[in-house]
Amino acid sequence: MYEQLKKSISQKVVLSNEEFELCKTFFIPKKIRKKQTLLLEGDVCTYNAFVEKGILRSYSTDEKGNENVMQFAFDGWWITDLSSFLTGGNSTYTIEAIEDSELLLLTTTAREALMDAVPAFERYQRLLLQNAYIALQSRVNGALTATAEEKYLKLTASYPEIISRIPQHMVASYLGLTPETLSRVRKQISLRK
Amino acid sequence: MYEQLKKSISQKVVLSNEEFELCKTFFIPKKIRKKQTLLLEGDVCTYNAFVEKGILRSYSTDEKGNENVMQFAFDGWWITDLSSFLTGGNSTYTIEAIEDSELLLLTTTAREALMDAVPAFERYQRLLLQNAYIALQSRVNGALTATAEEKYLKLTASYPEIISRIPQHMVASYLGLTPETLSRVRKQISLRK
DNA sequence: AGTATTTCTTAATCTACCTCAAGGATTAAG
DNA sequence: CTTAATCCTTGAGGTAGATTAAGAAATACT
Repeated sequence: MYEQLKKSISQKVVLSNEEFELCKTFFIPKKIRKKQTLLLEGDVCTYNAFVEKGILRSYSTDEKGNENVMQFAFDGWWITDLSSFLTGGNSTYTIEAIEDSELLLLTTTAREALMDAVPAFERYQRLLLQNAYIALQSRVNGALTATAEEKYLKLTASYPEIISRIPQHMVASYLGLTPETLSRVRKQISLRK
Repeated sequence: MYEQLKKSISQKVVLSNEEFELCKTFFIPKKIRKKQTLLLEGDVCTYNAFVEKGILRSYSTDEKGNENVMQFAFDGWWITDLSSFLTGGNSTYTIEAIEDSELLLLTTTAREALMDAVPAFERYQRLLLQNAYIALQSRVNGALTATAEEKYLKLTASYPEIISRIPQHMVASYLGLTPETLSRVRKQISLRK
């Protein structure tokens, strides 16, 4: 149940077995079924969720009722509404399972306590945030300048699993495209091969 | 020379006068004239720059030679190529002064040393990164879903100084618009008033 | 297996924004 | 004060992607 977590932490920092065993005690395991929500827009996000197995997404909803996907989280990734989680304010995102998933939840207070107990964990979290920030910058750049096809090719080159595990209309939303446009883009690409 | 820095830190963490005096010793003051560059795309970014006075911008350049503005940094803000600064890899952004500016530079090693010497400084940096990440998420959302006019109005509502201190074509680039489109958008807005 | 739900595709039309082109306004420089 | 940069505006025409509408395909449900 904690394999992915161990793998993720080990990729960033060095942790002894004892320290990792200690880490485990701070998490709450939770299973969630496809289409169930972990967080509803407007609620306070009290968890930072690590995905052991499955896929989640976060999305916001605009005035016209369109869902705009902010993030996908595959096995081994974290997902939360960071603003709400850190400040205790209302969330702007809904977090929902795309597949039946197994999560490890870290509450605000457990996170503080864990960072105190295991300093390397704080460093691990800082490194994750740095990487997430750098990746977001690149996404901004793509969102502002790339064509529909460029965005799709760049995304699938980086995360090929997206094609098989995520409904196409959600990928379209993530890229800021309509489902129809993404369908046409894919057709164009396939015709050229 | 360190007023803005003191103000910025005090807004996030509590720091004694002695600690702040200690902090100051880690920075290298630098003046930079309008249009001069602090970092050239492709070089390694060895500084995290705090803007005491003036404005800088960071931008990347695409195949067609278009400059895409990633960030503006006003008085009291930080600017760097985070990826290059943290990993030592080549930078993807150029950093350039929009006005004659006064900077406080923190090298990679000075930053490490400062975080060791003054723990509150590490917390300050973490808080800045968290806020920057949250703001970037909102920018992604806007880039993907907002119209030209919505993007412009949202930006100027958040940072009114942008209108008077930054050339319009750079604002256009930041928003992912052509200068012509931004000019027309502004005209439309003014006609309605 | 059969119905309902969700997902994907295709086509016709429309529109926000881009491109290209040129002139005007402002600021900087000798 | 004069010329050169830089910056901003305006117009005509083009295009990528949105919208609307419909049906096909796949998946889930009982």
